[in-house]
Amino acid sequence: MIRQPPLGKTLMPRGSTPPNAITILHVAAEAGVSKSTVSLVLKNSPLIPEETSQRVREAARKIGYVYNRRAAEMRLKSSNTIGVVINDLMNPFFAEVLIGIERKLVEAGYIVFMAHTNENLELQEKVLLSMREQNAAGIVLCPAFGTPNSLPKMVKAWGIPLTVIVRTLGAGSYDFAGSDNERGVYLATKHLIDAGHKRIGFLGGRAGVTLQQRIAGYRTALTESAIAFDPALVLSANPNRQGGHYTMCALLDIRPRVSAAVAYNDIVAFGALSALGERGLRAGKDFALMGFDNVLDAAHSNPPLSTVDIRPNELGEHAAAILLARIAEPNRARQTYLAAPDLVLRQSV
Amino acid sequence: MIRQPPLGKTLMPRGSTPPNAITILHVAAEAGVSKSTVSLVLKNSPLIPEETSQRVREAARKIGYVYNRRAAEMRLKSSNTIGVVINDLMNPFFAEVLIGIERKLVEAGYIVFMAHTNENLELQEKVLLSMREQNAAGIVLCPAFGTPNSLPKMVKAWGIPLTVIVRTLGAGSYDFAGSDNERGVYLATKHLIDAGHKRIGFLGGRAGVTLQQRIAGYRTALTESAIAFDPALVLSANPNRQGGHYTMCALLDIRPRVSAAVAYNDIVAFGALSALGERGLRAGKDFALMGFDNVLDAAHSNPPLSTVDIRPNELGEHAAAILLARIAEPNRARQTYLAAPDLVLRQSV
DNA sequence: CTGAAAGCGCTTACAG
DNA sequence: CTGAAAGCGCTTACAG
Repeated sequence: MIRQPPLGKTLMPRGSTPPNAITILHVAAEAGVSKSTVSLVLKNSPLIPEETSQRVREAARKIGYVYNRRAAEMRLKSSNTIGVVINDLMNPFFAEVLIGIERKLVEAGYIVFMAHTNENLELQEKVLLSMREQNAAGIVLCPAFGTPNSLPKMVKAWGIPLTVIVRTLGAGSYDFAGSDNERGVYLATKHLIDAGHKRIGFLGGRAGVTLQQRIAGYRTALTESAIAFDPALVLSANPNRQGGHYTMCALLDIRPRVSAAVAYNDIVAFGALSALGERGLRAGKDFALMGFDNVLDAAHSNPPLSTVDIRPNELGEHAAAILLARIAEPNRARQTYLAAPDLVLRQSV
Repeated sequence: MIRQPPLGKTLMPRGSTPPNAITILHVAAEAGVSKSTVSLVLKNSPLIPEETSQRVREAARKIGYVYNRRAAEMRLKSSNTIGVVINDLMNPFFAEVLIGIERKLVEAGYIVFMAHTNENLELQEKVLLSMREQNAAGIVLCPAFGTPNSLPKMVKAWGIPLTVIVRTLGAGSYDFAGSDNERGVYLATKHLIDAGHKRIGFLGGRAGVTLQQRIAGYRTALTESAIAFDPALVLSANPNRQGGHYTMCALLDIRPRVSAAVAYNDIVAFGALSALGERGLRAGKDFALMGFDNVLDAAHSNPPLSTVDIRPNELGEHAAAILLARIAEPNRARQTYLAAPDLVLRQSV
């Protein structure tokens, strides 16, 4: 996907702020020391006696000096920034993951470049390239649908630590944070079976490894309980609210009736809830529905959604921690975090 | 709130990537030209004949050259980055606004520093400072609750163009993108009144200008129809799903009964929908409910929510456009975008 | 403990 | 049309 080395004009620089004309040279003059001394003071070097340090800080304050981090980074060849690229911010799951990542990274002293690809591969390529040009210290990527499995290797070749999240990218050796999709859906399906349901649908989801894993969990639970897998009961659609609405409508029209379903994720389930409501049905009474993710909204949907909790926030934090560890120790072994799914039972079953 | 000039250690730089050892000097050597020529080629200068340009590009490609944007920016004293700081990403409204901002900015060739303050003033201060150190070409800020009205002036003093969004910050002269809160809620309330409702509640919202504006709209509509404003019917709570759930429960307990409500925003309305459901009530049949924002979810809630559409995405794009215009022309007149609210009627009334 | 010097990777006049 | 030189704001040996 990304072939050519990015030349200078990949992104055009614009907007020229004349930031602060005030440099350490001015501070040095004001304090009556050399600029190296100022530099040492700014990094709290023990070489500088307290008295001098005080004087320098005072001078800096007085003339309104602002540290120019980019100049420092350029000299040091270091970087304070990390890129986070997200495929679908419209889904609160990813928003919650992003929040976790960002919080952890800021806590660690980084600042994040955020880019939203909206599942667009070309855009993903563009932002990745631009993060490279910007000299990001690391990248966390939730790949857009269709991202080639060669991507992690490519980014590694760039010399930039990478953590991929949520969607795996083949069997290569890259750091990963996601959830145990198969087990999660297995648990959800099993719960429905244990509650006596025999005809259980699977709602929504777009072709890809994640969908495969989730459907595998669904099949396993079925098979284990000697319920035949019926492909007519798995309805795929884009993993969003419309998809959930649409597939639920279709599912309700199937005869013999199906009495329960597990949704690809929570927002698909929300769409399904909406479809149910339109037909005068209520989940938890007339139909049993399980979601996946446990986004914040799930606790207050109508009715509150039973779902598979993979703690989105925490997932984000783990992703950040993995990246940080990789940056600190580039040659460490491959790292993986798979959120262990927990059932959270509310009123939709 | 932000007093001291930020010194070097505000944020500690970490992670040192040894980016690309390959510079324009190497390209120059490979292509047999001087480094100035390479630089000119990279910026597509017409000074360089096509043949030379070809050769240089080929050399760059061959040896895997990567443009170092930060070095260029340092030399140019320009900046390619814009900071976006958001108070509450957990609310899909802000996520949608963010998406609009980011899309527009990336389109314009920028890359965005995103920070989530979670309504935390100290964090907001920290990230603003760090964006300053990073030399952001501009900032769009959705202020956390309690942000002092002096903030825009301060950022202006830094020499960084600022657009504040959604929540106003006093009467100062700063660029702003938001929505016409008063008129929006006025329309929503009026719609309820026209449908015959007399006792109409107001649900959720946290003290601040936005809440004041929205309640003003509510009062105006009431007064206009000669319905007495009853403070007992406005229930405030944090503007989230729990707040909506909680206030709706309280509202349902009021006697004489209230038959309709307008919510502070959509997620408050979602929480209210959930509370209604728990009591065996359905919005649109047993109760009339209006939201505010028209987030994506509103079309597929249970039941689909009637709300005030302020087009969150578009609002974000306008905010970005305003900032871009300010960067291009620092001395232009104050810019303001106020989304004109439209009623979108679905099934909750 | 402090100062002079070199250099991070670029761009931009200025000569030729 | 191309090359040598200076400089963006920092940091880091290296002398003193």
